[in-house]
Formats: sequence, C-alpha cells, structure tokens
Amino acid sequence: MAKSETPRKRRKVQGVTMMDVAERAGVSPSTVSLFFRNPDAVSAKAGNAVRTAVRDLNYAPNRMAGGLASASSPVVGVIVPSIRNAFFAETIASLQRGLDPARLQIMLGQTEYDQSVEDALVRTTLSWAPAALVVAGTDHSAATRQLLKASGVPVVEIWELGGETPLDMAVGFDHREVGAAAARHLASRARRSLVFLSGRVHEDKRAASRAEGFLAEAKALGLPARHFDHPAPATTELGGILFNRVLAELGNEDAVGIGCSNDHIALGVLFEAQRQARSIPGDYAVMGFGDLEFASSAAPALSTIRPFGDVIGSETARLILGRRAGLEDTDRTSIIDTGFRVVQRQTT
Amino acid sequence: MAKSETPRKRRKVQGVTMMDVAERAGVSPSTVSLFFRNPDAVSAKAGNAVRTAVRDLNYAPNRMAGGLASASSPVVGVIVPSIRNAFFAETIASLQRGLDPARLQIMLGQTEYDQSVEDALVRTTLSWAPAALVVAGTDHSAATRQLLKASGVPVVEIWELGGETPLDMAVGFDHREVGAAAARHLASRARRSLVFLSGRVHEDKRAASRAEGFLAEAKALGLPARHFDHPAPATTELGGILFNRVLAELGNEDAVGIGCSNDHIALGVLFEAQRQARSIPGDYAVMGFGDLEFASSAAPALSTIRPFGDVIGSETARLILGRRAGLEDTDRTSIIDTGFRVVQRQTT
DNA sequence: CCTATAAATAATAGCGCTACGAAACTGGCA
DNA sequence: TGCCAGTTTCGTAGCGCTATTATTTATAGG
Repeated sequence: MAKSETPRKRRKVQGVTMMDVAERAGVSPSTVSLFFRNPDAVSAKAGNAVRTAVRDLNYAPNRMAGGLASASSPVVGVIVPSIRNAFFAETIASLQRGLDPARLQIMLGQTEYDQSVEDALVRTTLSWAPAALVVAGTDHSAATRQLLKASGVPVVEIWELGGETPLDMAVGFDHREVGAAAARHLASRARRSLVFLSGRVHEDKRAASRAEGFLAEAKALGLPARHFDHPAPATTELGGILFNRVLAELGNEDAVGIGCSNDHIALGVLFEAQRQARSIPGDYAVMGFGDLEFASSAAPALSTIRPFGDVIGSETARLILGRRAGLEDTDRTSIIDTGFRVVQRQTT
Repeated sequence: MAKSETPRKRRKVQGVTMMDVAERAGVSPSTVSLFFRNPDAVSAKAGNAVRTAVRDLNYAPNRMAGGLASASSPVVGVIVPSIRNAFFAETIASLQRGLDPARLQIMLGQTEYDQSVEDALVRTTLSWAPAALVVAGTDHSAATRQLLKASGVPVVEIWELGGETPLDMAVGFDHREVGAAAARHLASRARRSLVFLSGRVHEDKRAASRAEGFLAEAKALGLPARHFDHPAPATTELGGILFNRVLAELGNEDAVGIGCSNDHIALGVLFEAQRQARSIPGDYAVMGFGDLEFASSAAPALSTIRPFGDVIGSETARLILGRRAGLEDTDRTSIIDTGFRVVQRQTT
C-alpha cells in the first residue's frame, strides 16, 4: 500500500487573499497592498487590473492581518455609560458620520456607570491598537488614566469639561455652568425659591455637577434651594415622583422654580402637574436639560438647556482625523468647549 | 572608525508581548498562550507564574495577532439604521450585556436607512472575521445576502419577522401583526373610523409593515381607514403636524381611532390634542407603538404596543453564544418570535 | 526499578498583510 | 547610444499570536 502523501501544514482559512488578487491582476502582492493604501502610487494600468481583480473575486482585505502588520487598526473605541442615553446616542451617531470618510469603525463599550467596567473596557479596547479612544467624562480611575496615558493612543474625553484635567483631548462643556445657568434663568423669571430634581447623581457625575452648579448659583443669588434626588435612573416616571415630593414639601409656596437634571424628568413634572392641576409656569416654572426632541412640541413647550451633542460628535471626529493626519494641534485647540444654550419656551 | 552595527530590521511596536510575559514567568510563550485560552490546561504553578507576570508587566494581548492566527475575532458586528432610535439602542445595550461573559465586543455600524451604506458596512465588518453579524431587518440587497451567506459568519437578523426568509438566524416579531393588533384594539374601543400616522415609511420598512397591517385589518373589520405619512422622521413634532392634518380632514367625525407608528408620534398627538382642546380618548383614541419610557407616565397615560427590545438583544446574544459553543440549534429554534403585547392605558 | 500512559510544556510553522529596501523600468538629454 | 534621476514594481522579513506536533515530566502498575 502506497504511503499517502500527507500535506504537512496549511490552514487555508480565508476565501480570497491578497495573493489571489495579485495573481489574477498579474502583479505582485506588494502592488496590490500599495494600491489599497495609496492608489496614486500605482500606475493606472496596474490600478485598473487590481480593481478588476478585486471586483471579480469579491475580495475583502483581512483587517486583522493589516492591523497586525501595521500596528494600528481602523477602529475607534468608544466607551460611554449607556447607549440608551439619548445624549450619547446622538453623539455617537454624529461621531460615526464624521469618522466615515476615513473608514474608521466604532467599537462600542458600555460601562453602565461602573468604573471597574470602564477599566476592563479600556484595557480590552486598547488591545485592538485603536486609532483613537473616545471616553465619556473626565473622571476615571487612576489605573485607567495611567493605562490610557501609557498607551500612546489618542484619547478624546467627551461630554464634560471643567473637572479633572483632560488626559489628552477633550470636547464638551461645563455641567456646573449648565446648572448655574438654569438657576439664573429661573431667578430671572421671578422665582422665589428653587428646587433641583435628579436621578442617581451618585452614579451620573455629570448630573451631579449640574445639581451642584444649580445649588451654588441659587445660594449666590440668595434664593432658597433644595435638591431632590432619587437612586433610580432619571426617567419621566421619576419626574412625576419627584414632583410629588416637591408638592408634599413645598405645597403652599408659589413661584417655585424647578430645575431638572434632564428633559425626561421635566416631562414627568409636566405630566404630573397636569394631573394635579398645578399651573405651569404660574406656580411652578420648569426647566429641563437636553432639548430632547419632544421639548419643543410639549404642551406647554418645555424651556430647557440645549447641549450640542451632535457637535461634540463631529468635533471629536475632527480631532481624531486631525491627529491622524499628523496635524500638530496645540494643546489649546484640542480642548473644545461646545457650550450650551438656554432655550426659553413656555414652562418658564 | 568602527563600522556601526546596523540592526537589520525590527519594528518593535508593542510594549509588552506574550514573549516578555513568558520570559518573566519562566515558561514558554506557548504556555502563556495556552493559559489564556484554557487556564485549566496549565499547571497551577505555571498558571500563577503567568498571572503574576501579566500583572507585573501590565500585559494586554494583541487581539489582532490572535485574531489573525486563529482566523476569528472576538467582535460581533452590529448594523442598524440608527443608534438614535431608542428601539435599537435598547436592543444593543441588552445584546452587549449578553455578550459580555464571552468577552465579545460590539462593532457598530449605522446605515441611516440607506441600503448601499448597509452593503458597504457588511463588507467592511466581514473583513474583521467577526464571531457573528447582527443586522436589523430582513430586507437586504441581493449582493448583501449573497455576501453574508458566502461568508460563513453566523448572522442574526433582528427586529423583523414575517418578511423575507431569514438568511440564518432571526429574532424579532411581525410588524404587520402589530399594526393589525392596533387596529383591532381600536375597533374594540368602539371607534367608527381609523387613521394611521407615520413618518418616512418609504425608508422605515418596519413602520411601513405596521401601517400595512393596520390598514388591512381595518378593511377586514369593515372600518374606514386612512393613512397619513410624512417624509420626515417619526418625531413628536411630526405627531402634532399629522394630528392637525387629521383634524383638517376628519374634523367633524368623532370616535376616531388613531394608530401611530411609534410613541413619539403618539406623544405629539397628545400634546397637540391638548392644545386644540380635543378630547382623548373621547373623540380620538390614540395608540402608540414602543411603550417607550414616557408612555406610562403621560397624561393621559398612553396606550401602546410593547415590543420586547431587550429580549431581542438577550436572545440574539444567546443564539450567538449557542452557535459558538457548537450547539446545533435546529433551524426551527433559531428563529425566535419575541412577540409583542398590547398595553391599554388611558388614551384608548 | 522500569516501562506504559497521561499530563504538562515547548518548539515550529504559519495566519494575511505591511514596511522597507532593492530591482526594474521609464524617459529625457548629453 | 548611454547614463542618470525619477517612477513603478517587487522580494523579503517580519507583526504577535495560535494550532499542531514533538518533547519532557509526572503518575501508575507490575
């Protein structure tokens, strides 16, 4: 019996490789690779041959091989507390749009407001040698800060300014200022006392900052102010619950100004006020945060503070692409304050 | 002058490699690799040595190298129309949670309801040799279907059932049925005529299916029904606009049943009705879809149809992990109907 | 005490691509 | 025609890891 020839090794694993394309196009693999990275560096003839071969074979490059060889990958890690949060969702959508022309893809991680999860997520994401890392907030564990700094990967901290010094780049605004602006606005609407309603400030540091700014400004204005927080997430339902607590505790005051940590809570206040037949903005002026889609159509239309979540996304993309292109942004220009705007409508 | 020794090649590029860990732990690189993939296959002594070395050196494995060598990567591609859509956001959040224990990360893509974008996204995502691909809907271009099938990557189509035959696995529900259920519910509330309000059905195929189901069922029930659509996205503001169109065209009818393609539109109807002093549910019964967070707290509380977006996410994760574990799901069990529930509140 | 068998570890050969330098072409112009 | 500079193409050597096979070490049995 003839000993059968055993093919020693070879785990053919990918359908069509760059080598196949090269062979079909009648050029070397190097040329194919070059064509992908810089089409202009290749003659028109070779370029067309490659293009045709790619189409014929339906070739898609193996990003992992490319990433390994070049020690960089076309992914941008994005780590946010929760994607269900409309703010982050908007920013991510706009970030992605900005990243698109550079063919960078988003790798998503959610911390669920847990810093140890953030730690793990940063570590894993870093192991993809991402082109950049985008994280929400500037409040990170020492380990994470260290890891981030040591990695050499461009880091953009978003949605928060004014707290810790940014590690690298930052795009956002100061939430204490937002709170203060809300308090000032309510004061300007002849409110004699203020309250701030929020959900789980123990986890949501940015909501906590807004509360802090609100209360500090109230004090500076000489207005009595109270803070009602609840460990549950900041939802419409919670808005109703908190408003009832306000009624229970300040039921016989009028000209109360209510600042809400976001529009969901404000919406809950609106609904509950309607149920309880309280007058808005007569007895209770209500101010939201976020300028979510429903704010302008609510009845009465909700006064709120508009952050620019989409701008945060697009500016973040701009910074990342700029850094990639080797544009030497000075430190000054890579911290971008996107600001916010007080939008007065009918509830104040 | 002594000729300087030129180190030929060597692009040292990663801080700490597996080789460094091996050296420090006093074992071979193979053992380190083995330890990561299957800790039990390594002796306690070697395991501890590796663990310590990893900690000391703050080592993070290079996923691209691993992925290249093993021809598979720990990422799950997720392609949805828009992450700003609360439905998809919820599903993605829950999917991520389900994927977490397997250390699978999500790579996100948004089509913005553009099929050619979907095509491109599928192609790029595939080039990461993902552990699985999750796409919204079952309506894909022929090229995409072909690509997906040929790739051999597990595919889960989510949020839609009842249209095209799924390519591989599917988790969702039938949107025509949702529309029909809404029509039936309104009929059961003594409505004499029905309308359906929606935004951009030309793009959102699932909303189109709901509309279709609604109108077909109305016909079957012998009720007159009209469809008001608008090319703009389905927002609260649009709800108000559409409701005004309804008033203009059926202003003197009473007992009208309004089905909305989602809760945002329904909310807009509620607000506009309040402004126009129309009685809900007296003259106009309103039915939403989504059971979004605000639905139960609205005034009046919004009747709606609740999909189970979180279940879609967790079931999708379950299918992916099952497939990975090599559990041979029959075709039957890998199409999961998560159903929906009619939630009656005060607006009907 | 020595062999048979299992368990643990190590050596080897790529995975598919990119970076780099070398080779092979151009096309002037002396 | 020959030679040089510039352009285009190609060959080589890895990137850091995994899969597989080979080797060593521990365990047991006669």
